[in-house]
Amino acid sequence: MALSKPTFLSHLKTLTKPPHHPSPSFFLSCRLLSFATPEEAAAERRRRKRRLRIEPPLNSLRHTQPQQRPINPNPNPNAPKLPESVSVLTGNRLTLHNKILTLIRQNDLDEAALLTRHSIYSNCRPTIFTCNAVMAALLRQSRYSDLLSLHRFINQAGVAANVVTHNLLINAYCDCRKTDTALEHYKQLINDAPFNPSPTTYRILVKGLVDNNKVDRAVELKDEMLEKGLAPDTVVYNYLMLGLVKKSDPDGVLALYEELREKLGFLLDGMVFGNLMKGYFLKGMEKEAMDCYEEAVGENSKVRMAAVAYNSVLDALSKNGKFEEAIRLFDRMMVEHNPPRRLTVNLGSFNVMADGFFAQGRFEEAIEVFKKMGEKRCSPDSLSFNNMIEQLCGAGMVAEAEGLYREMGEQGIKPDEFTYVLLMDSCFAQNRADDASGYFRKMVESGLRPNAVAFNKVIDGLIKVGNIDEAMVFFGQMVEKLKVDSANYEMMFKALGEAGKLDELLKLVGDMLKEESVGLSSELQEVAADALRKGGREEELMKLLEEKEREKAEAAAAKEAEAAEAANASSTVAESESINFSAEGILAEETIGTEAADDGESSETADSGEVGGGLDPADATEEVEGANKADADDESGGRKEV
DNA sequence: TCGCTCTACC
Repeated sequence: MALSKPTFLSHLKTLTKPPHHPSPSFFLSCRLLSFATPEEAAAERRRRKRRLRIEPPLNSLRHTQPQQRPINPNPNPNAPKLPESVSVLTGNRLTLHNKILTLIRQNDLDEAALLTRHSIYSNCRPTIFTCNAVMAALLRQSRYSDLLSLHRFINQAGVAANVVTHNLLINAYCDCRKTDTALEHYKQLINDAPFNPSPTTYRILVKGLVDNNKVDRAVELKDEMLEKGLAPDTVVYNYLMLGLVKKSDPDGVLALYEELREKLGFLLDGMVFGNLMKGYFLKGMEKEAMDCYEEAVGENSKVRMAAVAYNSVLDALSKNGKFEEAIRLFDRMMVEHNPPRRLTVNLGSFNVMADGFFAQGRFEEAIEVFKKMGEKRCSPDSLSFNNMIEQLCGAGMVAEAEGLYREMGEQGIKPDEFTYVLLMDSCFAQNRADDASGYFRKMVESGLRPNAVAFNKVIDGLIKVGNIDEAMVFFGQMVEKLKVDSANYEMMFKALGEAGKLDELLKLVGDMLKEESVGLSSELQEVAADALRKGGREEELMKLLEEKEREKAEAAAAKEAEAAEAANASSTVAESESINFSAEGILAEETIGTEAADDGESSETADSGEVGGGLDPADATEEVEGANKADADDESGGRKEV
């Protein structure tokens, strides 16, 4: 049973300082208890904001030792500026804020970002809240480089970042699997920012670390959070337990649960029960797992279970031989669901149940439960569709999967790289290579950006059915759009050799020598030579290489001549020396040059005393721009933004 | 009245 609102608030008031000086623990408690409905949560957020408006919120957000950073009477111009408080969100600036929010809602992020930038130097500066809203929207769409570039812009324009800004950046780094950069940013936040990290900072970082299989570091971070005097956070503990479940460390799961329980006493929030059950199931302690189940959802349970918490329990049941119980619980959730007061199912509930039915081989019921989403005003997102398509493809029901793909189009849900790669894989598996490459083309046409894994799949699949010509076309696109390595070339060399397409092979070697982005290593040269030898055309490779050498020498000579001329003209020895680099050096030189330029830029930013000098992530921009959330280990393709 | 980050599953 949820506490009624007045009781809840008055209870909190007795526990905390008067509302004029809301203590950190006040805010934390709110978070911990969470709310029965989004409306209730929104109402509380509004109340909180009104309170914050009476007084600058910054002091109240500083959880520890405020005396550590006294207000300096002679402020150093290089010191980071304090962010503005919500109270500035009035008048023109509020109008601008709302205008930009409208653009975001209309999904016109380019316009929103542009308006934000243009307003910076107008008489109506956007507030940090407006900038955060735009950056958050960019983050949601995985437009990381746009996010970083907007941040750099407002940073240089002197809009002081607040903790939410930092959380957004840390989140972006985590999403790009750059957890080290995220941790670096967190460290700089601790050292340099005029405020402390918030509980959300820890939630983002812990989730990012867990998602990237760095549970140990995540546990350390949780301890840091506690050391800073922040309240133990159920969400953080839940992420950690999830990570330990994935690592098959049930003892760790149970220990974390015990720790949380010890710190909080009674667990009002049922968030962790699913993972706790999984911990017991991992240990083979089914009875204990079901005792937890009873504790969480039993008749007299006082534990508050929202949709997410229920879903996690559903998952624990269905993955551990208790699917019939999961069905019973799901039915109950459907009955209890009573929006807007009580939300006990969401789209995830249907996804978990569909997965459960699939695991049982009950395909019709899986599809049926998926379609039931609409009944509760849940609509599947691309993740839900992908999940279904994956399951259907896995069960060999490719026609049904393709039906769902068409339905996505009808419902205006955009398929992503993952969708296309799934369909492509399945078509190849069914000897429908043309359809497979058709899906690949559709992916590119719809503006998605296949990653190396996706390219390799389509190329490999086409080679296997002997469609070398089309494979070459895609290989050409891949060279153009992505960094290819010698392994990619090796695959192509071998395929062309096996198909006897030696002209194409020689052309590829020629292109490769021209591009120079991937060196023709001796191993690679051997692969090419091997293939050509079978056709008795090895000499042609030698000729090609010799020709290249000659060209190189000619180019070097020409350069030297030019250099000599230049040297004569200006009579400086140094100049002629600096130009006397051979072609081989150019690539390395360029790399160093780029790095140097970046360094120069970021130190410039720090020197000019811009806000959050040391926190400027500009130096990491390149890295994240090149980062591909999906590149690392799945095939959903990346969104390298332009 | 509304207005910023995080809360299951590829």
